[in-house]
Amino acid sequence: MSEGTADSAGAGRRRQGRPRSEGSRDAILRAATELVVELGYAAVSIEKIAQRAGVGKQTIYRWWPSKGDVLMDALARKAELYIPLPDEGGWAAGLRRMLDDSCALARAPQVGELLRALMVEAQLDPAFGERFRAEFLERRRAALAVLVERAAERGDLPAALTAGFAADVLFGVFWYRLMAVPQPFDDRLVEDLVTLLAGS
Amino acid sequence: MSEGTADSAGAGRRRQGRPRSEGSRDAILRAATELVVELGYAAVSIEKIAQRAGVGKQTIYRWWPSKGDVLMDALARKAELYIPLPDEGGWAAGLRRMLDDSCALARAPQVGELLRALMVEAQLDPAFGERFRAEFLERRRAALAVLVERAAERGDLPAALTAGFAADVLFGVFWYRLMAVPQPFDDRLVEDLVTLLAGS
Amino acid sequence: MSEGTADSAGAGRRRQGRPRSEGSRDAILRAATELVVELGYAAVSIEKIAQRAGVGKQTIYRWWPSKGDVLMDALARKAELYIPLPDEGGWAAGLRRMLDDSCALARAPQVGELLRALMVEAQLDPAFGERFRAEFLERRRAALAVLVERAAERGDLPAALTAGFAADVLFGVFWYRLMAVPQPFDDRLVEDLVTLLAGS
Amino acid sequence: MSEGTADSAGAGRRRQGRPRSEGSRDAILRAATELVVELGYAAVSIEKIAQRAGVGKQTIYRWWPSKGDVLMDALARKAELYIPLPDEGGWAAGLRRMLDDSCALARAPQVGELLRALMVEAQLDPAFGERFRAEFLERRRAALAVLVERAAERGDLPAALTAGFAADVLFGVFWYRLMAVPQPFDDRLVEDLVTLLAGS
DNA sequence: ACCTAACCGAGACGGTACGTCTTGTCTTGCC
DNA sequence: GGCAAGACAAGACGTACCGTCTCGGTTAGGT
Repeated sequence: MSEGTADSAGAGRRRQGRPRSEGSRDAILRAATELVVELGYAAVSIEKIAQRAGVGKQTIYRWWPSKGDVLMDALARKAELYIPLPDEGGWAAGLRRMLDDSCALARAPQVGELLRALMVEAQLDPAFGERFRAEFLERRRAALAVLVERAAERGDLPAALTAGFAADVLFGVFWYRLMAVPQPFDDRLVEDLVTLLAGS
Repeated sequence: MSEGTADSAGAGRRRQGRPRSEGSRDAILRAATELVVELGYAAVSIEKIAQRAGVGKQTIYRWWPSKGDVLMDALARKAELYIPLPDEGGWAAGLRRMLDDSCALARAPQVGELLRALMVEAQLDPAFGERFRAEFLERRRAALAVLVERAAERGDLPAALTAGFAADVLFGVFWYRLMAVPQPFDDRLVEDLVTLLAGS
Repeated sequence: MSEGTADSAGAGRRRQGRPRSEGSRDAILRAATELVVELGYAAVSIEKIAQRAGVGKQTIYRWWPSKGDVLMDALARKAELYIPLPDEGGWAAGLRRMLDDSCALARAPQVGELLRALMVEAQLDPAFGERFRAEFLERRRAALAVLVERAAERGDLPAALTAGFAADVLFGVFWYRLMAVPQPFDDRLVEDLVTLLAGS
Repeated sequence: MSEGTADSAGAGRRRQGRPRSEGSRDAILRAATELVVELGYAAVSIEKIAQRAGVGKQTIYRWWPSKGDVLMDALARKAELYIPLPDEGGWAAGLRRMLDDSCALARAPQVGELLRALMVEAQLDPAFGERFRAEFLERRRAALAVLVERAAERGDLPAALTAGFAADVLFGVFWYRLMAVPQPFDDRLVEDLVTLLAGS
């Protein structure tokens, strides 16, 4: 996620001068995560992140274009965001697998707070919103689309269920639970959604 | 919405002193709405609202506990938030009616921006979040619950559809479209949701 | 002092309507004095005076043109500002009498604070400064001038001592002690000044 | 004056970070002086100083503890506050020299306004009052005390004139003229005071 | 016994300034 | 050239007062 910030030199000229400090990078991501969880996103400022990380503000501005991007990197550290897509044998099974993974993510210790912060920042900063959509939201929609496609090839899919609409329902419920009506991401929710989207 | 902020006197003794200026109230709500639409919520400050409304800052702080509450009142002015529940004759028809109303709301000129701002503020300010849930989100969930109950009495409802889960799906898709994947609230969406929740 | 505020009808038409409340007037002057002494002049506001006096702000604005004028009235209540000029028999004796009176004034419980406040306000508000000069400072200069004149007629006066310069010295020392180098107004000071201005 | 505010590092370790901007410092002192003269002290606010100087408010609050301290530094820029004490040969001559210097100071273009503002602020803010006394008033009293001491050694002094009382008279008249009865600081005043304090 | 006028308390109004906080940029010396 | 430190211009925060205004209610003299 966010390769752009790392500027990984590639085949071009060798970079000169002191190399980037990985220690500072880790301290920044850890501090950002802690602050979001402890104080809530509203109270997180670049200034406080720098202070807690024992880092100059410039070091943050040098490597991340915005506060949201710091958090997106922090999330990548906390949770494996790669979405595996093993063929589970059927639409219902694959769907359940994906839902279980998503719920596990949302239940992980600090991840829920980070996700809410990211969605908020996406509303406040349209440029970051674009990056968040492309690097997080759309990847998950694409993964679901693969499952839908496989199911369609097998004839396994309930009629009239497009990949886009399935994603709207699945992720809509996910984010709504996260932001609007704080309720647990439990097995009951998974079963209800599987029943709804995969037929009785 | 938010009666508490205005004329809490009610049946008690007559209020003393100069009465509240309705002109200022209107100017504040109009200015807040315009600024959210023009500049985005991140750039809206109490200071700018006061300046554009031609009002002292204290007049805002006197009547609303936070920026979010100003917007909630502004939304109440823009859109009739009362949710009518005529008996349309069946679960599918009632559901379609409610979806049409919600989509019309989201499509209204400045309302989408206001709703996104309110949800953002609910994340940033937990105290406001409580008020937003109680005065907006839960009212809509309750309205849907009435529909579900009527349908259940008629035996009109697909098995295993609780009121809570139906609300999660319906409003989840609604907010996800609003915040995550800006797509139009068109008839296709309504039909897909009716099909999903009311059976084939 | 400040007859203008009382507007004592004079020969004109009889005043109609509810008469001025002497109770409010007293409460305002008392509150103003207390606040100056307790909190210092910097912390005295019309708002606080009104609140402590249990009076509407308008009642203050109706009768006094500025905060300074309230204090000038309050001073008139605390201390008899009329300057008696009995003929004491000689320049030195008259001078000593006037100095004793002035020192007694400055030592009176709350008067020193009030005087400092008045001089400050005279600097901050030029219009009040004019009134303060005319109604307080110049009256005392005029009183001293009478003494000087009497002494001159008797040939009692040290050469080259004009009334104006004598006033500059006498009142200059008085105010300098009050504002610049807080030292007691004791007999030593009186004797030093008499010696200086009346010869050995 | 007020070294403490600026470069307290002295012989210690080198200071880190971006160094203080001398340009901003100068702009602030100039703006403060202009505003006092143009609008009067009552209308001078930190906000207006910052705006006219083209400076952030924080830059003022970082380096000066109060508005009065800004003005004290501004005065130090306008007028050489060092008090030279050449031995002029006698008490009368030294006294006249000091009086001439003081009158020249009071007559300098913007200095009178600054001095009045400083004395006002000393009354309004006791903490600043202490600083003003120590760094301005007492220095001048001490300088006069040196003159008195020299004269006493020579037997040049009129009997019964202590340094303290001489200062009360000299500076008392000075400040009284400045604040109470706006009259010019002319040669007549100097001669009168020399005659009074140095005998016929 | 009304009527009219002026006063009174309360408190909302449009403003301005307070002193603090954060933003994103900049400028040092050290590494 | 990265980095910690920290100053910089800008501007919002929520509070306190300013002087004005607008209510309901009170208290007199004039009729």
